Amino acid sequence: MPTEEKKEFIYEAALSLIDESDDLSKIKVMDIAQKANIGKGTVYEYFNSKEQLIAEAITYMLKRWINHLEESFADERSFKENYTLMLESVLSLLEKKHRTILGFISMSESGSHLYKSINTLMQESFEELQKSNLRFYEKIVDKSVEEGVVKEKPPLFDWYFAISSSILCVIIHEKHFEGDVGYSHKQIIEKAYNTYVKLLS
Amino acid sequence: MPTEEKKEFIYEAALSLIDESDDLSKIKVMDIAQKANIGKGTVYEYFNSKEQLIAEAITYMLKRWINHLEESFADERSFKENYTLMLESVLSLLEKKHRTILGFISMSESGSHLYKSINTLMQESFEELQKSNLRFYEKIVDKSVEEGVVKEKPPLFDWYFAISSSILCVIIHEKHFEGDVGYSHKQIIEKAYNTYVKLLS
Amino acid sequence: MPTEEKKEFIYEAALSLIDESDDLSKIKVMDIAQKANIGKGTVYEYFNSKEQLIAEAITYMLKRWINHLEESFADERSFKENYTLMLESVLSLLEKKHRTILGFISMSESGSHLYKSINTLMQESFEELQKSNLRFYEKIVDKSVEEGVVKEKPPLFDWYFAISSSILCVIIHEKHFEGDVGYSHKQIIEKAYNTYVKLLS
Amino acid sequence: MPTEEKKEFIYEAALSLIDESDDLSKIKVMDIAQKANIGKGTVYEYFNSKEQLIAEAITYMLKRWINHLEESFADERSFKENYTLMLESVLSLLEKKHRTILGFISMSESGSHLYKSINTLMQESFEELQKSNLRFYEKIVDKSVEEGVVKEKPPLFDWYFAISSSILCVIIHEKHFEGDVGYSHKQIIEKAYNTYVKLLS
DNA sequence: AATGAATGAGGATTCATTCAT
DNA sequence: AATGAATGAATCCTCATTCAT
Repeated sequence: MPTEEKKEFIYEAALSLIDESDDLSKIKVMDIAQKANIGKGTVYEYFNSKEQLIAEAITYMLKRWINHLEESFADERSFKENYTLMLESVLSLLEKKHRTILGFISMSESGSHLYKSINTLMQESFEELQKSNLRFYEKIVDKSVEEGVVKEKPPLFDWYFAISSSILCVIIHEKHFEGDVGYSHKQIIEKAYNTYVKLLS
Repeated sequence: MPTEEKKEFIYEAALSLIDESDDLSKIKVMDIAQKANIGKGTVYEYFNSKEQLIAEAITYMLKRWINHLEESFADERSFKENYTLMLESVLSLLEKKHRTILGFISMSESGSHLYKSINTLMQESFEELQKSNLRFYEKIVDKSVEEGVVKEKPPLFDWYFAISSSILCVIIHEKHFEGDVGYSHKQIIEKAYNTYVKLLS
Repeated sequence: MPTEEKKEFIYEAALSLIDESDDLSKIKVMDIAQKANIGKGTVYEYFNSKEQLIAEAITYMLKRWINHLEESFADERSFKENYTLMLESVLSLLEKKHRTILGFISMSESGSHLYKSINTLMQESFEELQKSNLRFYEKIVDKSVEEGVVKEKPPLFDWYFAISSSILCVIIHEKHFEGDVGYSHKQIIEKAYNTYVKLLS
Repeated sequence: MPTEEKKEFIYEAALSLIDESDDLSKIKVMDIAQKANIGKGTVYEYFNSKEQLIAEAITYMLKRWINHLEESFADERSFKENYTLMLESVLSLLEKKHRTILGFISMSESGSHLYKSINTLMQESFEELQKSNLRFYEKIVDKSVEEGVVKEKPPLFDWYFAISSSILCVIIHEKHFEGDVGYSHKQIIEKAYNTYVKLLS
């Protein structure tokens, strides 16, 4: 197995543990090795330290997710279709229990201080990821302006906040209002979409 | 010093470390003891374990904050005044670098899984706190309905989301848009207030 | 037990292992702890690392030996008596199997590079020890000049070498010529003494 | 490359690392392999273990040195010329920073216990080497008797010690008295030569 | 014969917790 | 009640050695 592929293989093992274990600092190198069916020492052939491995694994995951979002955007689809697709993507992450992604995405808002050692290792790629993220958001915004959903392109802060709010809508619903108190899948997506529209008009 | 007072004294030490240290799992019992000017062993006279101490300290902090919010609410003030005051309170926390509070508040949205061991210990009091929080939010909402800012009392999810979004507005601005790209203090509070109004109309 | 006393207690344990084990790098912290009847962790209450402990232990041993030599020197005894006493001291070390001391003493001649990491840690005190050692040697030399055993005080190098040679005489004999090939205890001391006299005349 | 030649090639790599690294126990098999431009696994095609490799490398080096000494001895040269040549050889080793050789030579005096594991592996060849060494020394001694520099052939211990002392003279000077405090190259060789003569008369 | 990826035994170090004073 | 010395379980990481290619 080529090196890069092997690393990705180890990332997957780490990520599944990250999702299971609910406390990054409790993850053991040995657990990762076992999950990946390799020897403990082998991990160190590919990574300098446990923290580096975890930082890289999270970066890998985030990159993949953003790529997925970017690829799913299609100019020939309407703005609303594209926006809805993005929200669906968030929802599917939440349902798949890939809570970690959202933990780290939300970290970029307020909790990013929680794992400084790992954050420090991620910093460079993290900034790049944030840029990708912004680029993608902007593409969506531009589309919405183009179609006249939003009259005039608002300042950066305003559209960034509008999208974040949209996503928060989906997240809160999924986390706290499932079942009888909540809305249907369709309704919540609609509500999140409207959030964007309302906030920018 | 009576027991309860001593515990609070230790909470303060723990909290200041939590704010400084940027990684909960890196905080040592000895650091807390030193900060509080007591012996390491003394900590165990008051708490069963480090994790319990931290869980209690965070609960203590959150309780205090919510109390502060509740106390600052005054029926004789207008809805907008009250709402603005709450947002100011959030802002002052962000400025005071009490990032941890916000980390934990935002944890209640999406990141709460990150410290399961602590969360488990906090669970009971955390649920209680969430209820207090909701009660306070609802009081605000009711006021807004009473004053006609919002036509009709919307469903729980809708107003909870509207307030969360308002707060998110302040948080994002503080974290990413300070300085020349951002709005003035006054403007951002106004924007956050409008978010509430827009989303519920 | 006061801290210093406890440290010395641990030194003794380490030194007995150093003498037994014949390879510094093979000594485990656990072995030292066991020998001293204390917990592994306790060692780290007194020392920052294994290497520091070993460096300090060796320094302690050398210091003690040099002190012993210095104390055994008495101005009212003749030069020859004093010199012989020093040689006896060397011999008794060799017989007690405290080979390590001699290993380290001889390290100062030619092998000092062998344990750089430990040497680095010892450096400061090692230099001090060498000075003590020189001071003691010089006292002896002065005595020999005073008594006319040596006509005129020779240059530093010459007397340092003469004493080293004397000691080498005893060491070589003890190590390789014991038994029927060798000389009696008395004879070898005499020979070593004569070495000093011959080399400085 | 024939097996024996390849082994010697690996010896050279190991020896250069031994000279560089200052701590035998810190040398890694991988370092040796890299230095020799071969694969780590290849080392194990030629040696059973790292320690064996090191033991053999040192033996190889010592053998070569003794051979060098023996070859440089020429019956047609005077005793003093031959003796001086040997001392020069020691000096050149010291200058070339081949301290390891001297470390191991001095180990044969007092420090040999320091690396028992390696010493054990070397034992057989080491004894053989010591015999070669003795043979060479004796040849020199005989020459000195033959020329009348020494009246009568002294007992083994006496001449062995006299030569060792001579060498110690050069070593101490090189290690501690270089520069302004010390003697010139020529002077120190003369002094070392005189040591031999004095001690045996 | 040569390789280097994989391994896991081994050991240093940390730190929450205990307990004798 | 308060302490901090003592503890050892827990875990990261290293590196000699193996073995399939």
